Amino acid sequence: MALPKAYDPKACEDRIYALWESSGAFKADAKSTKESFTVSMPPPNATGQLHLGHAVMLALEDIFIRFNRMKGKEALWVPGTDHAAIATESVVIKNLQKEGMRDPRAQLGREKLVARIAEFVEKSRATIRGQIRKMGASCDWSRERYTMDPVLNRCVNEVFVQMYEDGLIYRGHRIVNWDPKMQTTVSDDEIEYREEKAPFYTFQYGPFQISTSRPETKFGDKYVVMHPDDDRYDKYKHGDTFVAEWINGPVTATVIKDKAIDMAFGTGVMTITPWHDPVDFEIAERHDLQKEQIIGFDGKLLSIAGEFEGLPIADARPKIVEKLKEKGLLVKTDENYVHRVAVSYRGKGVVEPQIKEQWFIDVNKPVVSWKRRKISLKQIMQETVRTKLIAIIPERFEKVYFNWVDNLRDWCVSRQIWWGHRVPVYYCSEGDAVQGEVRSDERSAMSGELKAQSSKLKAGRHAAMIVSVTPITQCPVCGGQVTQDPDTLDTWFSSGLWTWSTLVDPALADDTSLSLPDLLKSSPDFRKFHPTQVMETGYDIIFFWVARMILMTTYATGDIPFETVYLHGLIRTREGKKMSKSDPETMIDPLDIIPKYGADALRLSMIVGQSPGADARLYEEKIGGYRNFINKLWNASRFVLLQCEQAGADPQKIDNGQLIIDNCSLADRALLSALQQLIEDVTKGLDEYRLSDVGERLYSFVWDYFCDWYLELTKGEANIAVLVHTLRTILILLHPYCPFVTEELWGSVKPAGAGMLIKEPWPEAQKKLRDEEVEAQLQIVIQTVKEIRALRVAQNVEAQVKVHIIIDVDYPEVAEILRLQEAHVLRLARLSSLEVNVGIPAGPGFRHGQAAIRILNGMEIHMPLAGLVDVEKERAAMAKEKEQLEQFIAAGEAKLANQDFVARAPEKVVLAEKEKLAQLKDKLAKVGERLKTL
RNA sequence: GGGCGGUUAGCUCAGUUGGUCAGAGCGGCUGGUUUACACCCAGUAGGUCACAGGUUCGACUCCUGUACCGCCCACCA
Repeated sequence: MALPKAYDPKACEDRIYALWESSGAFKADAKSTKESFTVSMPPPNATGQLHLGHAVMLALEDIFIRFNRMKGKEALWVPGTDHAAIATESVVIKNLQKEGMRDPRAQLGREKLVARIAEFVEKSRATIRGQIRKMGASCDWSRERYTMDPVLNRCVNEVFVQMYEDGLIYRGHRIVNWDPKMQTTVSDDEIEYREEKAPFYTFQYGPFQISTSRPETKFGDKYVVMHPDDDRYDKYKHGDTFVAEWINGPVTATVIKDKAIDMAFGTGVMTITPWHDPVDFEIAERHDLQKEQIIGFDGKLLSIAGEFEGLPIADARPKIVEKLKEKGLLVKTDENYVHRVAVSYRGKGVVEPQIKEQWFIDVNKPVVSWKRRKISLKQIMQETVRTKLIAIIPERFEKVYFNWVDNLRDWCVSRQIWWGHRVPVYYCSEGDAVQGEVRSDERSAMSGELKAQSSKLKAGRHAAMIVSVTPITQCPVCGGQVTQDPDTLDTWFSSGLWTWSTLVDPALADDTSLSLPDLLKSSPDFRKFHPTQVMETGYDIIFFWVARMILMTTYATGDIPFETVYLHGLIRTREGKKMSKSDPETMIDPLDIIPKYGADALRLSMIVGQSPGADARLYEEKIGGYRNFINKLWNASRFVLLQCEQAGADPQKIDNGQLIIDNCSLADRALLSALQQLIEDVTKGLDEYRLSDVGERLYSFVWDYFCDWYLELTKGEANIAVLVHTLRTILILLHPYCPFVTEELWGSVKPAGAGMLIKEPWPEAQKKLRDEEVEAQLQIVIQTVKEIRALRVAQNVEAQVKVHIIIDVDYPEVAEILRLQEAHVLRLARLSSLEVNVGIPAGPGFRHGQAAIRILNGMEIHMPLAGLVDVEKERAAMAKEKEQLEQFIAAGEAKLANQDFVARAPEKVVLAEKEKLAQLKDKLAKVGERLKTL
């Protein structure tokens, strides 16, 4: 079973993944009595390819999961994909248009288009599944979910109805961000701004001058607004009217005074367009002004524009300016004005504010039960994080989070696209809108006998709106036809339920007799695995998603969705730029990297040396560096196997019981001791989510300590039991980081009867193997050997020479190990023979604690042995430290003796001072000891 | 305008509660092919830790201010 000279990831990865999967190692058991550890995978958009962002996410989460699984927890990682409503619909429509379909929405109609999208999504999901596997993600595929699964739809409807009944969901005319391209609203958070240069016009409007970059919205303007404190316009009173000549003839305008106006900007006066501007809308609301629509939902001017009706904005603007200019109303034009255009994050279309009737979630209404009081959704989001029920890593993002939550406004959840969870609201044509609505809050309604609340009924007529968890086609009151609300819900509405809706038993989804709490109670997965332990995602969606999960989940289940939020940063190019598809030069595609360097190397390169929440730069050399590390590990293992072979030992037959300390050399004991420290550090670090630290620690242990130090030193005299034990431990500890190569190597060195590495229990540090003294002594030996070699080189001794070393009597172990390592020393220093004695080094200039090395052609050196340091220097340093410590202690005691300090300083500070003092004294004692031994 | 970060060796970045922290990787330079590994080994050079104050016996670490860089949010009629 000779291993090839270099590790070839291509040859193993897919095979190993298939083995893991078929072994059931990924599958969690809801009936297990073990403590659970759950991670919900942030569902990638089901629109196409995995990118580095996903790769980071997968690598991090896989480490969490594998580590905890090995530690003996019931680890569940739920994979899935997101329907990404707007993005997906947009992609499919674009594809259809490319195929020659002009207006897919109109030509196909709702049902057919939705079917086409579903088809596309299926293909895309298959691609993504394959890609997730390539990364080595050990997620439970048997529990894979999709945000559009029927069971998730059920959850969405349940939550919608519950919120509606709690009065949290309401419908209202509000100004929304309308994307004319996608024909839908987008939420505030999904808006991006793009800088654009546009002419900035100043027009004469009655006695005032007003400026705008958007003359096409100005047709209906009949209010001029100024700041109440603006002296320039003192003579105009709030409510004054005047007639102004305007685009299509004279209009009567009213003066409005409002503090929203910035006196310093432009002329300090503006006209408002409440229908198409959020600020104007608020002013209009405050003063109860009329609002008129100027631009249609198709982005074209309406009849109010007169002769310009039907023109798209871009065409109309210059013509309107021309007309105003002819009328002599154009005062000036600033061609260099830069303003920011709102663009949709998903569809990339320019956003036009519009007033529309939309569904909103009220974030300020105090209706959520929390610790015996009623608080609002906003307060839920604040409380859970403030009280540390949910911890955010890195901590500074808590500030960012609060800053956002504190300023949160009602959330518009309806979208006018077809792809997504449809709003579970129905309208009866026989109903009377004035009557309000019928609710489905009685479960009996599910059997088709939905009853309207009698209070909502008037003789003969009933309410028009019915909110129902299950689809209905007939009015439960009058039996008339109903039509469903055409809108769909914001993607984040369903994503907000992700941690728990994925754990609801799909088999129960059809049982409409169950309420949401029943549904949760009777789902084994939910009971076992929720709340989840950690939510790992990019910091860029902390608002979109993390905050909304906290909101939706705590509301719906009464419990938090996760205990810890771990945020990773963006992966950037070598130059620090964002990677983008439009710039393929800088793009790193994980699918190109994996065949070339291996998934393990890619994983390491994205985790080691990166801190959470910070952007990271990634480039091929970096990945290459970790590929080298993987190869180093591979070759170290090869070497271990070779040693076994030479010793005639079968590595698989070596069990840890053969590790008898008495048979170990100094070097062995030093290695075993360091290994215990490693286990401790790695375990603690991973428990605290310090993945980068731990990665570096492992890297350095394997490469510097195990390979370059121990293996080199013990060549020829290896203790097979120690070798195999150490390698096994290293493979276990490294497995979460680089699962493939470790699993592959495990096959050759695992103890008889052991299974796959993925199922191997995590080691515990053994105190009895710790021995720091031994580690220090071995250092001395190493240094001695190096000194000999340096001496030989410096003295330019060509031929092989004999060496006689006399080691100080106080360091007999050093002499012993030198003898043990004789072959190695000879080779390293190119000596023909080595004689080691213990004694008092003779000759002039020798001091206690030195070794005399005599090369048998007359040369001689003297070498310090005491921990590799010059005794005199060490003594001086210690003396100095002692003096300092005494000073500090004196200062500390003086401070504590100061009654003023003790009385006034907070108790905490005084305690800290005392503790510090104790530490200093402790240290002083140690220094004293050390001084004595010198 | 509001908020959050960064500034440490040529490059990319660590530095966990103030006292062996001045570090790692890459790159550079000098040697080297020895029972695995050239995807290697042994060495080596290098930084007033942006700047200025302050707290402290002691500051890369805490506080204040300045300069530059970056991100998020709001928003410019």
